Amino acid sequence: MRLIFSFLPCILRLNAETHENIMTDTKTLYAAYAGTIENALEALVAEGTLPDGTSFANVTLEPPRDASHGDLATNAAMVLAKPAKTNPRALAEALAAKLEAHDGIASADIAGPGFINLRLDPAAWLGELEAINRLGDEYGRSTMGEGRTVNVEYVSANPTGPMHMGHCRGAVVGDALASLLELAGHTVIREYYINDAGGQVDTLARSAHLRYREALGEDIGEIPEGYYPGDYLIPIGEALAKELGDKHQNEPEEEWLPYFRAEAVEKMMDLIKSDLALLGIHHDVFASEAALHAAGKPDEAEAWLRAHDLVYDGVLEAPKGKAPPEDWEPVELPLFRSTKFGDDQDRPIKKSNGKWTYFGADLAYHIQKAENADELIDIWGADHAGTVKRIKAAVAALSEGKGTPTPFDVKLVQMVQLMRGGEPVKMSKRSGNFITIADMVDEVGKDVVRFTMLTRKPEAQMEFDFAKVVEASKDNPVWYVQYAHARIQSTLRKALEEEGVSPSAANLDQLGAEEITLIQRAAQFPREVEAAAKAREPHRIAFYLYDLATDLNAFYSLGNTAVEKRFIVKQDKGLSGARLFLADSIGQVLRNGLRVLGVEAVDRM
RNA sequence: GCGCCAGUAGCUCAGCUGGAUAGAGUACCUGACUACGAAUCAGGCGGCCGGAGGUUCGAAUCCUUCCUGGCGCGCCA
Repeated sequence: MRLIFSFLPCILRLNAETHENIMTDTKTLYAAYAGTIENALEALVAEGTLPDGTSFANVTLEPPRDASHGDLATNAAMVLAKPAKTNPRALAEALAAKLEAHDGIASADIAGPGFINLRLDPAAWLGELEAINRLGDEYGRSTMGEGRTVNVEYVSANPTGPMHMGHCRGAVVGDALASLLELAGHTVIREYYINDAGGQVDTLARSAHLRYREALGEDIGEIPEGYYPGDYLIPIGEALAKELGDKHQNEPEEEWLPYFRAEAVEKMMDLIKSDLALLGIHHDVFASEAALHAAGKPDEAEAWLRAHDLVYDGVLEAPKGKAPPEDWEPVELPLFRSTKFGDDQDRPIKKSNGKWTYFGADLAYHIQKAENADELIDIWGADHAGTVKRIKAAVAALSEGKGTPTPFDVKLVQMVQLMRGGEPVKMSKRSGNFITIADMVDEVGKDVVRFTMLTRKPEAQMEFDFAKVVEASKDNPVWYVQYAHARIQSTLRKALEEEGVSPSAANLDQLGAEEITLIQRAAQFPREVEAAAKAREPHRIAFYLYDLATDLNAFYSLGNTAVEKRFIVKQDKGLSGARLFLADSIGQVLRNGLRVLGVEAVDRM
């Protein structure tokens, strides 16, 4: 069987006879009805209404745009009319007739160009409410990923200083994406690539040595040009002085450089890890570029590429457009044929001094990652957009050459403009004077930083205004979602303490249309998880949670003018128990969503 | 000159990978608290989805081409 519904590739094995088990099953409601539709379509195939082998890949099951249209809508008739050589409405009638015969389906109406709108028996939605309660933290988990291992590489900041604002968005997006893919049934490796082999780490080592001499009492004066000036190196120098005494103070550079480099990188990584921990981020693997070189991986890759005529020795043309640099000289270098894959220029994998370029090492690194993963995802800053084509080309060529090609996706995150009350915050990395992640978390808190970074799609630029993100209002999504959760918890506490009532599924049949509207939103969570995971867009979960919070608050407010619509109805413990069961379940979904984002669901605020 | 990303309500942004009458927040106007948390809720106003062609039952979404803004364009990382 090929598939099927694009958002639920692997849960659709139900057959019609098991329908009555749907509500007691672990399958969530959308998955169950997607299965029902698929069965109906297969029946049409068996009857000859649809040709054998018809693909259902474009068939969707969604909530209708307008609630008055019903509970669920499918486009099946429109998508399949062409292969069936009929018109959408005729096919819709055949399909609707089959669907209407099912127990849980109250009606199947044809609308517009051929949509089929389904209305479900209320019991179906109440069953979903019980599913949320029963599955708890697991509600929303999907088997979509089929256990495939995905390596998500994110942050990978150079180990030359603390994490600053520029790293923040990629860090949060990468981490949330990793969690999202886990929830969607993948095995995820969170990986960080340490660029500990280039010229920058030599600069770091020299800067650390300078601070070391300073710690030994030397007057180093102003930090000279070409050194990292930041204060964060002072404690590193002090630690090295304490550890080593003065034995490296007056040695020539080649004596101390390798050791200082290794020490400084290690200490910088400790710093970076503690910064990441402030954001709740922990990687599984820290891969060293130096170790990659030591293992000869780039040489292996080069040999393979040369053998397949994908690397040759050639001369690059001077850059076009802007005036070429004055010191431009044509030099013969080993070049990767990235033009064969749509790049505008072939790219050198080695420098004229014989060392590997970043790209030369990076392609070998990706092959290393592919050894332990079925799919690769990189999260990069948009300033590296120009290098996407070459690395994708190289990975495609190399991974295909070594067997099956490894799917590889590069997600670019755009810059964040820091603001304070509408004014841009100036920062200059050169002066060593920049806003660090530690500063940000200290000022507004981890949850605010994380959630805010996820309230725009990553490939669009965004502003982060220190004043706005801590506002306590509906305009601030972090606050609003947490408020909804706190409100639920407060209600549950109050019900128990003052009325002695707890959530109970005993009287769910007392819940009406307004409650079911809320359940319908909650029931979309598993679907949102799969759609977001498929698109690799964790921000969708943030927007979904905001919508769910809106619905919760709307329902809650009904009780302001109508006491009988409150969660706690004083004279009616049965109804109260059912409503609290609903409240508890909405809280559960909010928690599950927030967990993907790495944001805490607070009980009070 | 080339590449990538963006352009949707006055402003900040969604839009479920091609579906029904394009949605939220904000701002502005109107209404709702002897509170299960009003830091909230309900309603109103507001659109040539940057422009122009095309693809098809159907386009904000896909293709072509312009316009505007951001990022990038030796062997840096």
